[in-house]
Amino acid sequence: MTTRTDAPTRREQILKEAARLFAERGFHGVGVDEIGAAVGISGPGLYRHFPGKDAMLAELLVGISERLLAGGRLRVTEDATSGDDSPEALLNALIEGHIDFALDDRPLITLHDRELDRLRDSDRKRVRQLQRQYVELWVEVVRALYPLLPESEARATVHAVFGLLNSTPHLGRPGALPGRTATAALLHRLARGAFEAAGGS
Amino acid sequence: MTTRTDAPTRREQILKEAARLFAERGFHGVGVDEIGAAVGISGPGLYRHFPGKDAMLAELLVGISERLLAGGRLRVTEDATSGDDSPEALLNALIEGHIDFALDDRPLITLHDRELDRLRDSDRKRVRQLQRQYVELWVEVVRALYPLLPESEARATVHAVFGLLNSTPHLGRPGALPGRTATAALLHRLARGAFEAAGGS
DNA sequence: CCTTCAGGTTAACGCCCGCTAACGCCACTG
DNA sequence: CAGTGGCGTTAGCGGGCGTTAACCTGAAGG
Repeated sequence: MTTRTDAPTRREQILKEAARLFAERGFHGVGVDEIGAAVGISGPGLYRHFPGKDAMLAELLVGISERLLAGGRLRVTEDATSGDDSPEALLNALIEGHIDFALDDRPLITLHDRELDRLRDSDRKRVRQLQRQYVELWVEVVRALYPLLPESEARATVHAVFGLLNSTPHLGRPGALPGRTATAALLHRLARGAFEAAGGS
Repeated sequence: MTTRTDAPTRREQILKEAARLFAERGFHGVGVDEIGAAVGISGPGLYRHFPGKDAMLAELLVGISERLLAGGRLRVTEDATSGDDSPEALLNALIEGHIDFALDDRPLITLHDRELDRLRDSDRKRVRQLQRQYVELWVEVVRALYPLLPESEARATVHAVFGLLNSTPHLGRPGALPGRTATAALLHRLARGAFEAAGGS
């Protein structure tokens, strides 16, 4: 876990604010002037950091997908080298990692499957490929845990559980749930319950 | 169950194609000329049927929310007047109805929580109110079935299950699953599993 | 038959918005 | 103390798009 303490660079500020705005009002719904204003500079100043508005979206989406996949792979290797390398422990780790991501980066979760088609072909292909690998990683773990579950059903179940875990943006902001840890625990239980229902045929 | 056999009116054609296009490329991503072309007329001809592009989106979103809520209420009354009026049967009916909707109207499902903020304030308030009532309807049934489940957790669970059921647009088009009935059955099992995990504390 | 009107058409306007051009200001660096 | 390059600024262009205007047509109705 490499934590950063230094101040965020201007590029990172821009990406963060752009992610928030894109998630709130859609890619086409926010103008470059708004993004600039959100970081204290004005419109065209953004072009010192990015070749265009599309490039910001591309970097965001590719970045999300890469981080998700990298996180998943990390947990797989961690599990393999740990004392208890059961599929169940691994699935729990995957769920937990995905929940952390969903709770920490809600705007990115929203963007992830909402604005994919605004990308250039090459970028879109890359994102789709990363997403597919991430799904396959889950599918393998699920099938290891529930060997009787057909692959097609396992894949559909994984997609459905992603929909479940990614529902966090819809949980009303204020005090819908006690706290973050309680929300995370609930989501974890729900996801496990869904997998159980799929696999315990 | 009132089934229609007569030909769809022009307004309905427009709404259907607009829903598809909005879902594919986002509200701002499709032009009026495209919508017109999709129904065989050209751009401004749409203004004989709708006061503006926004009005199409508004009618779509309000229509979805109303149909969802009406369907849910119908099943509640059906359950109350049936011989077996158990909460469990009712929850199954709600799930089944929602799945039917999700499988039959994927574009609308996609729009439902994606383009809400493009609406005029009054329309958005109306949609939000309908959504809230629909959620509350589910929450009551869930709490009847799992009395120990706190209300806040029940509500969050309902939202999460909606995310699960609404994941159908992400299940790759061709032959990801055998057929519609198999998909519906799987989603049903997953949803029940999630509720079980939430309520069986 | 003339009228009317629903439902189209094309032309064009006006705005919004992404992007470029041209320029200004420091903070370094030799 | 030049010079240079990173990082902004404002002005303005150009294209896309929602919308309106003006006109057309064919079918219904008295």
